[in-house]
Amino acid sequence: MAKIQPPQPVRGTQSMLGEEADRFHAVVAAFDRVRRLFGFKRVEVPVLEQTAVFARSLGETTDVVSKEMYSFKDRSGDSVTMRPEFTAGIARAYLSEGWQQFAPLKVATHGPAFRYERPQKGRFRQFHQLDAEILGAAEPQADVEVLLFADQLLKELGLGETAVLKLNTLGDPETRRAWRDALHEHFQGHRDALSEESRERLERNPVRILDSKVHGDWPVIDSAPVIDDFLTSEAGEFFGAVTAGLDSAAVRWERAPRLVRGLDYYRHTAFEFMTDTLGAQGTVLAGGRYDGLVEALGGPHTPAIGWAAGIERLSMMIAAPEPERPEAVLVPLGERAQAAAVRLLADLRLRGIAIDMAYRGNMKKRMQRAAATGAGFALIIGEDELEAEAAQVKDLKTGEQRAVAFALLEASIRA
RNA sequence: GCGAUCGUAGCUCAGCUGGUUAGAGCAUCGGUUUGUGGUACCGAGGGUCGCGGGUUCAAGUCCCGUCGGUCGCCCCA
Repeated sequence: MAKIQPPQPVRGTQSMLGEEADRFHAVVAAFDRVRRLFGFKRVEVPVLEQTAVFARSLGETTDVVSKEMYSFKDRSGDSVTMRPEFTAGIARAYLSEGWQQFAPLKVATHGPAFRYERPQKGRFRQFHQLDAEILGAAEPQADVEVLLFADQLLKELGLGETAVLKLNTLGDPETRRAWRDALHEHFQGHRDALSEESRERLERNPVRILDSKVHGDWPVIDSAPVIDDFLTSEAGEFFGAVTAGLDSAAVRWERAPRLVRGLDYYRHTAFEFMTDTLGAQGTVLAGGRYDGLVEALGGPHTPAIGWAAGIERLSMMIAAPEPERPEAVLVPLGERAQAAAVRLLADLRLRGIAIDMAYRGNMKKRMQRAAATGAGFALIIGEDELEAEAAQVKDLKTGEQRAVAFALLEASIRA
């Protein structure tokens, strides 16, 4: 009979156990803690959306939409997509779920997202993001709020030094248009010096040339016009208010004049927290103001700002968290003790004690297992202990052991 | 989508220029100690050498393909 092959995981997906899972959870727990401090409401949005939600909001020509989405027709023939990011789905919910009445609305969520990419360090096909958004707020205070949230989160994760905030402004539409035209003119003039990719970007989106990683492009990029010369007074004031907010909250930041966003609906503030510890994946948290997105989905003009962070990337950067361990492990010996142990376990767990049971092997094995969990105490119960209604409680660190009446176990573990 | 590199037990790896029954450590299970762990010793189980083809008297070892991991390009979280 042919033995069947055990299935392989889908490429770019992960299963986590032990330290990896602990790290992941530590990031999510910190996020949820800080989220509450900042008053961002917990929301849940679907993994599946109509394909149009992402196609319209991200732009049909972006890499994400044109070649990285997990899209398929469901059984009724509708084209649906597994979210490649959170913002579009939240914007959709803002429109379709009546969330507009709560504007300005501060929301946060986390979960899996999907992109069909070549996996590598810090890059997966199913990856997980933290996400924070403020919808319906045009004020620079919202930008500051969202940035302070990100900054405090990273500090609580112990990444205050390793992740650096790079900040830029893309100005308002008027600014952007003028700057874009100037860039086009500049790059057109140096066309021959540009790489092939950059020449392709020239007509479609000259702003993106600033992103180029081709070293040969850099001299031309360095001499390109800077946005500051094109900022309208409103846009300049807006950016000034954001940086002033950051400064008064003592958040360290660096101006990154070449930091841009490809999509047209981005306005004003754009930022990334960067690191050099993750190889090619330097961005650990990124976001910006997307005042044009809700309109692109057919809604009313709605200023908004938000960010997303990669949970896996943060997990890889933080110090290893303390592993979870039970407070005690029950070691029953013999059938009668086994039966009594189940009752004791249930009782202690109801009282909030984290306790496990070692039920396999001889006593030596059971003690080994108890010690291996990292528990503080082993509670030994055999025939003698049943008679006396008192367990032998062994402190696994000091090796000291004494009899403790069943009724007093909780107190002795807590002590 | 492109490039590089790797793929031997559950895990980490060793197997020299192709040559008899493929090894180690850790882990697992059992024992020395049938009621006491974190040490030591003894023993056991566990491998289609990723998969498929080819070269050869002979392939884990060479060649081709394929799948997967890793790293980079691209893109991004």
